[in-house]
Amino acid sequence: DEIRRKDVKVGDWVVVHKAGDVIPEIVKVIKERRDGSQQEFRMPGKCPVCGSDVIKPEGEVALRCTSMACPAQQYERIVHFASKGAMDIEGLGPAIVEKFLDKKLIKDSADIYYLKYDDVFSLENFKEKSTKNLLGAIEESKKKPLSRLLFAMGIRYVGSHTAVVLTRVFTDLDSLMHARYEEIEEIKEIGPKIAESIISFFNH
DNA sequence: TCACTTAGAACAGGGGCGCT
DNA sequence: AGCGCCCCTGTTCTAAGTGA
Repeated sequence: DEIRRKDVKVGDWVVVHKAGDVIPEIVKVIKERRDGSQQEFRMPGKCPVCGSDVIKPEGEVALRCTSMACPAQQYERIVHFASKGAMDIEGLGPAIVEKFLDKKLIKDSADIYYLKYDDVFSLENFKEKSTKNLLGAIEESKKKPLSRLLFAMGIRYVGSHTAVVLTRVFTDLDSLMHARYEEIEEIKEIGPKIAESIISFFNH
């Protein structure tokens, strides 16, 4: 919608300014520099990574890949899981997650906790020091409160705040997993959308 | 000691959306 | 309607670790 609003086409020259000191923002298109080769941008009809159908829920803007097995989603789920604010596993960033996936040493976030010394050591550029550091960080992450785990799981609409709200009522993961829709929805700050999202997450 | 890789922090802003 | 949460965006700069 933003692209349409600003009428940006692929191949355009644009004016960019830094919003603040860092984030680039397109201010406007320099239409005088168009030579006719510019193409209209179209959102993809299929997931560019796994080829599955994409859906755009009525009234929403974002397109979403429908495949639960989409490799790009699996990768991002793990990266999010380990990230600061979630389980905060220091040393397990995007590049390392990718290496583990490539070597098939993990396939989901839970597998992180089954990694052996030799698994980590086998990665390129990993020796005693880095291996111990990473395994230590994984061990440390087990001490995180339930709300962090809940946030880390990547349930739609459940960010860090909502995760804390949920753990005020559900003090262990099991009780939330088996909760009925009504029990979740009646919590203050939780509405039908969030409740529905949680229910369907655990039914998968 | 140097070159290289990677993680992570800091940063501003806004669209999108749910809740009250 | 207004508020607050969610989430994404890209560029530096610095720190830590490996390998040579």
